[in-house]
Amino acid sequence: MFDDIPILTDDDNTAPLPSAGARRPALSAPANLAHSSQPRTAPPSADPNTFAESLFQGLTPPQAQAVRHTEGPLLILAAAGSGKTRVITRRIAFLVSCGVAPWQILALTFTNKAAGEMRERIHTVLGGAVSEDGTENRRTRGLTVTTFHSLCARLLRKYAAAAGLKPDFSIYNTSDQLTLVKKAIEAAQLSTANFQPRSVLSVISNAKNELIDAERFAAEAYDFSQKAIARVFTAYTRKLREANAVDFDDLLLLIAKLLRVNPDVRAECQRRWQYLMVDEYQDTNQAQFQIASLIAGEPSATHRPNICVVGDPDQAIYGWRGADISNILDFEKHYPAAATIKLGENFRSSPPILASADALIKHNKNRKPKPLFTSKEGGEKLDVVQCRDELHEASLVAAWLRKHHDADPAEGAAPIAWREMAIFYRTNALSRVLEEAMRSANIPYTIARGTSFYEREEVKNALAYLRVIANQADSVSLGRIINVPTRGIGDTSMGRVEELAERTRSPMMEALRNADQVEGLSARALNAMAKFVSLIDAWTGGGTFLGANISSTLAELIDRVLKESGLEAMYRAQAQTTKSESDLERLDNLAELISSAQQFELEYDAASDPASDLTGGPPSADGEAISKLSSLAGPALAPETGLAIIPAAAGNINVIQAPPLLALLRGFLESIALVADADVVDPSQGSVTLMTLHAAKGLEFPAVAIVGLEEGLLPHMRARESDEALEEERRLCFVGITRAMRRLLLTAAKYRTQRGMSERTITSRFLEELPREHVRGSDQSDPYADLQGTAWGTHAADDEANVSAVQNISSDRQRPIRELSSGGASGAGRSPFPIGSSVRHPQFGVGSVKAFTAGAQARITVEFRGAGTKTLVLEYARLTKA
DNA sequence: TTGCGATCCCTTTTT
DNA sequence: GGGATCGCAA
Repeated sequence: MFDDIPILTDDDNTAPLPSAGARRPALSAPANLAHSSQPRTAPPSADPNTFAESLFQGLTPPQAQAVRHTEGPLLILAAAGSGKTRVITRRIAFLVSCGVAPWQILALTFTNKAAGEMRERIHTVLGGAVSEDGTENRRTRGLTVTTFHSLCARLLRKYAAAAGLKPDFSIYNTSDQLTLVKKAIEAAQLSTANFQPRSVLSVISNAKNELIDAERFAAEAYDFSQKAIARVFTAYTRKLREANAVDFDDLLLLIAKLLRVNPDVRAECQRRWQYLMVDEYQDTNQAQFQIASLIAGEPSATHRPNICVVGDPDQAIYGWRGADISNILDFEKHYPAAATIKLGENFRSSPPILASADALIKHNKNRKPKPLFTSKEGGEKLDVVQCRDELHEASLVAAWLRKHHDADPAEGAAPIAWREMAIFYRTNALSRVLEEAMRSANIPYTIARGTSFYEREEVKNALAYLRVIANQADSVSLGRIINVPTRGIGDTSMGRVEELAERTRSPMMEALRNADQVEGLSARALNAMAKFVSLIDAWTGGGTFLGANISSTLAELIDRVLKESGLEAMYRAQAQTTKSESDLERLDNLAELISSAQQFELEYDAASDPASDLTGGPPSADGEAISKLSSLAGPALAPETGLAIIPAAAGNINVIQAPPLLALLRGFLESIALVADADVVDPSQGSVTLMTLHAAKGLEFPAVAIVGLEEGLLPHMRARESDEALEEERRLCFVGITRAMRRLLLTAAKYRTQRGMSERTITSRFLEELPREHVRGSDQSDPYADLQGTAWGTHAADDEANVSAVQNISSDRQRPIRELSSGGASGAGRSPFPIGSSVRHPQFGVGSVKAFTAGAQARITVEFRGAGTKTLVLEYARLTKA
């Protein structure tokens, strides 16, 4: 039931990272003097040579070569499973051991999860090297490992003014975008019937990915439809700016633009980051390409950019969102001095799996031939099964997983833990049936859907309140909650206020404040609006976030908002009347939101705050001390905004610093806006992972099942129009197959029910493309076969397998969660969980209790298996006995 | 203004 | 099958 609640990942904010000591204006930038052309000083390690040597242990010659190549452009073509992450990690460690300051290194990944893992691994490698004086932390200090989107969000906060934004801008997700596009279509006096918001949005998004803004789009529009969309684009952009908001594409677009047109910003970034690494380079789009090249600097006689890109053209699966495979194919053209290293040997998959993947990908015509090889031997054939329908398919997958989980070592088959297994599918819609099958087979599972928690109505509403608090111009969020719970401000009244806002070109919140100027508003509505405004003002201290009445922690703030807005009461009343499980869950989810804010706050490092000086020099010694200042000791405030304006370290760029609570709130909202599905994958959970093929990129599992190998699904219907799209589908399938280490199951269903209709399917061409000798096929689609048993392997060629789908024996099956949850703040004098006892947390899994502090905000310290040691506030932690 | 029921639409992948 | 939207009654 709680499986799909995501983990608020170890976001960048939690890392000891871009801490440039920017809480104080560093008036000079001494660090900038350090330049790559200068000779390196000795590494800080006691025995640098031994340490540096240790970094090459266990590497193949090409891997070692890639690690050793530190200066000048480098292209690493890393085939699937070729030890790419290892190379990147070691290479960064090697750079540091060569004396490069960590803060001069920038590594860009695709997901927060990947960034977090890489950071951890670098930390492990480097941390182990120094032992004497406890300085290990300092060795990764200032290192920037993050995603393109996070980096851009931070840079945009810092350079907001230069980009024409206020630093408290909101980041709009797809549903916010849709709301705004609808309004833009209306504003352009078009009909949403002729111009579907979704498709208009995708046109706009594609344009932005290619760095085409509204202005240029309008200039280049040639026919009626293009011109109409151009008008929508213009209106949409205007509305975004009026809401002081950016969408995902803007994060990249605006930074790319800024880097191009603003020499100060560009110079600052170039000075700060002398070494740039980009992972998954085959999936970068035009905007990302520009950002990377601009930070690296153009190659010239005097400048050899230290840019290292890693990727694999065969794993390019994001063409549909603007990724441009020619970025990686043309790298050597763009950087003529580039060295290229090919990592071809696969260390992950068994020979049959690898050979199958290789055979499949060879069917792509538009592809450079590339060897894919392993020195491994043996291995099991792939299982390929034709099922009756999706229900049969799901239970068969469950049985297959169970079989491998319960395998008997005595019979020569090593058992595989749940967490070492995954199920992939092409579309999210397929997950439901699988989920049900996992439940009835008592197999613990997790769905990798990072955003699902934040997409629930109650959480969305709570977040909308927070976004209005952080950014009062955020009209989309305001529109969402102005009448939730109902306070008598209906569409008619809001329409009138909107008119005023439109007419005066002022933010909605401003118009609300001036609602008495609006004609035709009922006294009731007017009164309600005034009350609403004063609510917001009370929470924000009139926008200053300072003063005695202002909450001092994020969790307190959210708690207060939930109570005073009436949101919590609304859901409680609802739960009481309906008594339905789903309504009870809403309250839990709100508590969970507070809990995740709590967690965020505990792990928050103010020194890595978005508003801090990302591009400045080395971290200052007092960075940490400053970050602990209380909320009352903030810097002097600018009268209007409550924001302090501080001159930047270098250049003429103003850095605006927010009061701590506001900064925290921003960081929290930002981390939520940028979560990815793959961020949720957590091996410590001890459960099977269900996810889309796209989300599977970069991961590996000993046992993998891929379902729905049918024409129209994989390859997807929408991809059949062009060869290009079809080849991308094949790559997607290739990515899925190459995630598997030892066991792989591919299934198709003869009949599949979609949107209520059962239809006959055709098996995927991709299955035909697999080499027979590596496949153990079986057709179990006979409708007269034993309907109940779905016994895996009864029809299969080998008899080794014969496991019933519905076994109830399981050592680590899921337990009901809502057993204990300790009665809130009261009764927190004693821990309900004795020290040393074992507890379970919905996000972090199982751990053992290490410490307990009593009090109103009783805290409990738990050492989680895999998730590390965390201190949680008991009231919110939702711990249960494990 | 609100809340409910009927109807329509839609179906990929995601930072 | 299910979510969003629309229309109608209170």
